[in-house]
Amino acid sequence: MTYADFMNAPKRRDRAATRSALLDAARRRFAEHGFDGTGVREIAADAGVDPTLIFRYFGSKQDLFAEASKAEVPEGIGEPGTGPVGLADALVREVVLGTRPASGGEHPLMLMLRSAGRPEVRARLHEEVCDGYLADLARRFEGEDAALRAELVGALLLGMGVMRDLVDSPVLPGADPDRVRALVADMVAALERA
Amino acid sequence: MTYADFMNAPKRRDRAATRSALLDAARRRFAEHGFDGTGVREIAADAGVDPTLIFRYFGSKQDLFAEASKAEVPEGIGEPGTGPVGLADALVREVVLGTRPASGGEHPLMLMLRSAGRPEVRARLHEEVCDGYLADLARRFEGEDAALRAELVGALLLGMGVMRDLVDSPVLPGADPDRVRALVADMVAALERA
DNA sequence: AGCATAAGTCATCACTTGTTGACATAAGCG
DNA sequence: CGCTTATGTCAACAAGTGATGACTTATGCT
Repeated sequence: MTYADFMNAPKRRDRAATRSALLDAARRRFAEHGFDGTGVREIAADAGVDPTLIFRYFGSKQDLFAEASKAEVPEGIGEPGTGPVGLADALVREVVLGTRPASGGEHPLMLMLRSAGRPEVRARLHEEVCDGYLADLARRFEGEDAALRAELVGALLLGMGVMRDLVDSPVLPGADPDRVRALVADMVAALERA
Repeated sequence: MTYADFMNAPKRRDRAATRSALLDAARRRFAEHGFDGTGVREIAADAGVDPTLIFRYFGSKQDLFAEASKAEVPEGIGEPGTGPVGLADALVREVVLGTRPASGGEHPLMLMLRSAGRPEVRARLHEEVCDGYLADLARRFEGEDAALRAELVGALLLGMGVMRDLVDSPVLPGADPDRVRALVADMVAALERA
């Protein structure tokens, strides 16, 4: 079989493989250019398949986005025993410093932030952040305004992600991870004392 | 003149007025739906003028966005004498707690965040945040990693804006502004000691 | 009043978008 | 093999996009 034969040879038909190729390509494209900046034809081209398969396998571009931006939620990150400092540290490692090759190197939350112009995306963002992360954080604070203090910790973490992925500030990627964690711990600890 | 006459009467032609009507409508639309979610026809309809005037007065939709999201930079906010805590407090009041009727109630930075899918927008975001706010903050920190600590303060502030405008968390708007400022001050102060 | 120019209007283009349905072909089983 | 079904291909549509250029009409000056 010549090289030309190899190139022109029809690809093997494999539902699962094409589906996940599509999903991977979508994650990368959506993460980099956002929902509106990404066309179905581009996603399909990246995946090396026909654009119409998106609709066969996912229903619509929106449904594809929904599945691509679904977080495989770690569920119960940071031991329940630890205080807010411990949880914040775990989240820093996961959301901010963590690198995830699947989604083009970004956490699903950050992926959604690039498409925050769309109401449905903001709705999902609200749900995951408020009902998930913030509620978990608030539980570790004691006293009057636990919710407010949890909000500030959440803001700090989210803001770090925004700095890295949207503002593209070189500081965080260039910093010593342990130093970053230590400083964040100090800030959260200050909140615990307040 | 009857009511019908009044309604059908041609509007007065006033370049400055239509231009600023267009600009206001654009700010509101862009702030709420982002760049891609907003059409020139919608902006024009809100302003009550013809869509093509956008191109006559601004050149293109992008140029309109650029002008609509331009921050009337306060330049030298927070006395140069004050430390990071003072500057952070001033920024909290301006960016996070401040309400600006012109842009649909949001700071230009937040307006840009809803269009963060677009590279040019991220470029402007990068410029304004890094060269403006972060540089200013870093100057008030002493010691080794002033840039990193400035980054964390910036992240906290930006994150608060994201929480309010993108995640739509009810906590910050519902909280006592003075309490919020006090907690933020504590967090920044912790950074100063570190 | 009459005229020059600025301001606003209209029809329309060129293009992209998500999406659909009819068609072709490979895979797998009897 | 021969048939069925799952998988992939193709052409095209309907709607919406930003943008342009020719046209009309109000405005303000002389």
